[in-house]
Amino acid sequence: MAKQIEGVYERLLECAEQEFLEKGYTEASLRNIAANANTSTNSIYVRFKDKEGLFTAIVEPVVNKLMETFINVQETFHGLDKETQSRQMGQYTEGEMDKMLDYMYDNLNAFRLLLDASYGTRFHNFVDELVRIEVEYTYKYMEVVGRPAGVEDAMAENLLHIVTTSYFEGMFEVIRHGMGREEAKRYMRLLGKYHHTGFSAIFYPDSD
Amino acid sequence: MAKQIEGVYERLLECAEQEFLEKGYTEASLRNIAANANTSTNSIYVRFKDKEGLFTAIVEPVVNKLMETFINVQETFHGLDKETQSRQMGQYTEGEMDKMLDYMYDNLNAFRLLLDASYGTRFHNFVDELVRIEVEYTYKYMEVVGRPAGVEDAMAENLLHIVTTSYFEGMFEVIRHGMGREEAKRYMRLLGKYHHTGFSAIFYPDSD
Amino acid sequence: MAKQIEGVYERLLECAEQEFLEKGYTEASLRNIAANANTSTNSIYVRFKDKEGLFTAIVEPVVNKLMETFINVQETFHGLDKETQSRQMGQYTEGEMDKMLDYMYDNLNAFRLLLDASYGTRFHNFVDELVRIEVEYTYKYMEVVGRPAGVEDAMAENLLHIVTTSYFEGMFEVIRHGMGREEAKRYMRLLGKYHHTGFSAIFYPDSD
Amino acid sequence: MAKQIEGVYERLLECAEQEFLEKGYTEASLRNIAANANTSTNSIYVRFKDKEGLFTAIVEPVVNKLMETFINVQETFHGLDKETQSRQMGQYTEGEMDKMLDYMYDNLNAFRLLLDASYGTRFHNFVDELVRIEVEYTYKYMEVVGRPAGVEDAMAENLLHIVTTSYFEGMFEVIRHGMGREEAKRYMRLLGKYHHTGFSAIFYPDSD
DNA sequence: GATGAATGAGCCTTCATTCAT
DNA sequence: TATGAATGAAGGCTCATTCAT
Repeated sequence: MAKQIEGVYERLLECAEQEFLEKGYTEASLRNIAANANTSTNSIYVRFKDKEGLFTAIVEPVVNKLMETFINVQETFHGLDKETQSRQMGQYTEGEMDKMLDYMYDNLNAFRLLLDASYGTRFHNFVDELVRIEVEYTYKYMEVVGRPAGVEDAMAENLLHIVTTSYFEGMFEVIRHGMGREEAKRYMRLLGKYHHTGFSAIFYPDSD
Repeated sequence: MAKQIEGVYERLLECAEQEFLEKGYTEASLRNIAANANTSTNSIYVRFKDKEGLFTAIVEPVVNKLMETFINVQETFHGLDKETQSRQMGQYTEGEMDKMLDYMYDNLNAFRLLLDASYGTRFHNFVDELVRIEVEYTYKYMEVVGRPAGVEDAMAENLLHIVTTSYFEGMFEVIRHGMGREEAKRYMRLLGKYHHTGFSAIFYPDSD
Repeated sequence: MAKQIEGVYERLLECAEQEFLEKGYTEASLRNIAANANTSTNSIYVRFKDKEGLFTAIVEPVVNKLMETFINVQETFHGLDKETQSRQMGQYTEGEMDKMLDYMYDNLNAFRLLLDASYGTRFHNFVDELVRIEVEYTYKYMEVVGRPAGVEDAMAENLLHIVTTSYFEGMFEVIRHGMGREEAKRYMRLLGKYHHTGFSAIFYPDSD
Repeated sequence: MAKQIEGVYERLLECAEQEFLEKGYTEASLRNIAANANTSTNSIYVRFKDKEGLFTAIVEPVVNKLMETFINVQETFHGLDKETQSRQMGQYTEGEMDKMLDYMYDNLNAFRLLLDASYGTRFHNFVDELVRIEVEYTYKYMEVVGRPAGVEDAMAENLLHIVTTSYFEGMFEVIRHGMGREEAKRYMRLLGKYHHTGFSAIFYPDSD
């Protein structure tokens, strides 16, 4: 039995990850986690503030790093001159998207937790937060290339939010499907085209 | 004292709906539901098998009816001749979509339950089920109008599943946003265009 | 074994009273109470809101009744004409004090709880509340018989509060000492004299 | 980084004092204390026997010193000749009382602990102990000036205990009220008069 | 069928104290 | 001595479900 080579801390993180993935945050049981890690419940409280603190320890560094990267990508794009932005028409360059996908695949379980097991924690709105930022930068982009002509303003905001959510949810579906990393990148390329075409069609219908 | 004109059964359903909406299935408390309905917990077990039975009673008839309608719509479309199918290129007719939206708005809370409060019940996969059927009929459609040329077969299935999910999630976002019924229909028209354009762009890139 | 002739509710109240008396509110254990009452912890929650609800059930009716009586006594005294008030010089009549003592002896344990085991509950300030009211009426009394000449105003308020507290604490000491009822009444007569004399001496030193 | 110039021992004492004052003995947490003192829980057990040992370390020297002083005061008074004792009639001289008040104000927090946060420790009966001694010397005093005529013997003992308790509680109320030192002394002078008058009135009603 | 009690387990959290390094 | 982990128990509270009347 060559187990327990890792410390209690590591084992707790692992077992917590497992439990949270299986049952979601609220249904996960600290007793279970501790038992699986061969330690006592109290052991958790020595190392983490509380249940949410345990969840946070797994997920927070990953979130922070991703957010940072994500905003960098946005800022980089927004820094391009009008022609280039217009030519790319809001599509991420492949390199940038690949970078983000790589990061997600490097931290696959953390992202699964964020997507499907964070109800009840302060990370509940993770996807919404991404969407919010993306939409914000889309507005900046629209300032540069011209306001959309295809949709009346009143609907534009909601619609933008909805399709942006769709885009991200699509990306996360790719992750959830458990595809390999390179495969995922190919999918995201197609998905990017899909959404970009759709976006143009309803927001800039005359641009073609 | 002319109150409680509704029977216990109705009150239980109403209060359960409320509780499930507020807390989701697993977090909902039968105690609370019974208390709000001015009756005893056991009163629930007289009328429903158990917690899930109560949830089911609210949601199942609506699901069944929707599924039936949904499949009818699909069958109708599939029954059209090739030219017509091809011309519509996989888009729902407005009338059909409106019919489904109307049904959802007529049973708004039940759908909210299905979308956001069904984790832990056998309805957890409600959206997936819709997607599965939609994808199935999309394959039939592809048999009729010709296999897609834009995507290699190996990827097509996953991709189809993903974008179809996006489409439905978009529709449910509309519902979640709390829009009025007619407004929702306008959104769905745009959303239909969005997805149809994207769909054509990646599956039938040469058709334009 | 002719026990458990009383219902669970009564047994819970009794065992709770016992436990609270022995350990004080915060240290009392609901598990213990339930065990002693031969029932489950949950049984408490069926009948009472929570720990404080259990304490409240024992103590609240007694508090309410006493407060009511107490204020009646005060109002009655305050309704007397100036000469009578002046003659009695703020002393309770024996009948009134006896009435209150009787009530306390009729609910002896409840008062012990209030005095010595209510820390952590909303009854923590029970004595202070009595004092507050007594002081309030002492001020009214002073308006009638003339402002005190013995103490500068700045000190009077604090001093009044302090000696009034002493008076009540003395009364409760009598209760705590476990004296018989009639004995207690004799003590309170002497204690009344003690404080009345002291009160006159410092607040109305020239009145003699 | 010139912080933590005090040693661990001192910091522990300080933080313990704080915690005990805030929460009382039983509710205080050694974890908290250690954390606030920037050290480990075990660190407490190296220096003190246990929780009560920590409390004792703060409070015991102060108690001992006060008791000593207190008994000195009593002995001094008892050493006076009969006439002087009689003339003062059991009142502390101002100098003696001031000395005790000064000592309390020099160790204010320790006294607050004794008064309001010692439940659960062997100092719980601190006030009672003071009262016991005071009563003991009052008896000696009565031997000197003559047995009281106002109260039958059977009641005298209890009564003496009760009013003596009142006296000390009054003194501690002054402390609790957070008054300044000199102000407190003025209050104690009035309080002394109050109790002395009351005492005479019930124990020696004919002496005036 | 209605009521309210009982069951039995589980939840997260906190504690004082001790052990091993 | 300092550190941090482990121990072992208990805390209040809530749950879905069943039983007895």
